[in-house]
Amino acid sequence: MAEVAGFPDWDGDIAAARALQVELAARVVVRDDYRQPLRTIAGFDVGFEDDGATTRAAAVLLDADSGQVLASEVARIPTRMPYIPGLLSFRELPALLLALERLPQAPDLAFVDGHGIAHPRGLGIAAHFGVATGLPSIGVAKKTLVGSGSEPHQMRGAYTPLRHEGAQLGWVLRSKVNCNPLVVSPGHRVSMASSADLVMRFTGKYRLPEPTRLADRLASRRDEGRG
DNA sequence: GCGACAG
DNA sequence: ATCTTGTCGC
Repeated sequence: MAEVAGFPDWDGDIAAARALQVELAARVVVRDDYRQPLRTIAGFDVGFEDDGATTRAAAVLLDADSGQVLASEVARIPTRMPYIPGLLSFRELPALLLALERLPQAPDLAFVDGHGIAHPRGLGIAAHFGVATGLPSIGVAKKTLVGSGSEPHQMRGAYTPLRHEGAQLGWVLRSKVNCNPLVVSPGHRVSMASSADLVMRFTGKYRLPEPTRLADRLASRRDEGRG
């Protein structure tokens, strides 16, 4: 199987892709192992152009203390595989890795749009990103993929555990009042307990935490007016 | 067999 | 994800 940038080319073999996920998931570290205090953080997200023919990834590096944007990068590459629930990372990660490379420096912690370990085989895009880069990461998703949790209290910052098959995979977090909760899960080198706290620590007046919110704007098609 | 299914 | 303006509600 040929590959590009360390990634296997998509050959339609779903079973093989799932088997690879199981292997990679075994390398995920779910415990706090990142620089403290954090100096820099970064948000990552992906969008599509040309009716999906082009994948556009955005990376935004921020100062962890001031929240100031230190750098922003956008990377475009030809889309190589369709969206298949559960196999999202194989479709979006190549572009994200390119955007990361273009940042002047790697962040101490990465916030990735999508799930961390809250995935059927424990390897959502944030976890895959973490294992692939070795960087600490957290998954911030807008919807659930697997598992369920009770409705968190209406207060901002309230959260309830996301459970699946008897285990906790993440948190259902009310990042903002009157908004649907986010689904947060550890990606790599971040503990279950810290994942929700870290997301709230970098969430301001909007539903999404700043790193992901800014990356979302750059990756989204609506941003084509600026650069 | 049927429904669900990150982005 | 993406196609898309105004509009109802807190």
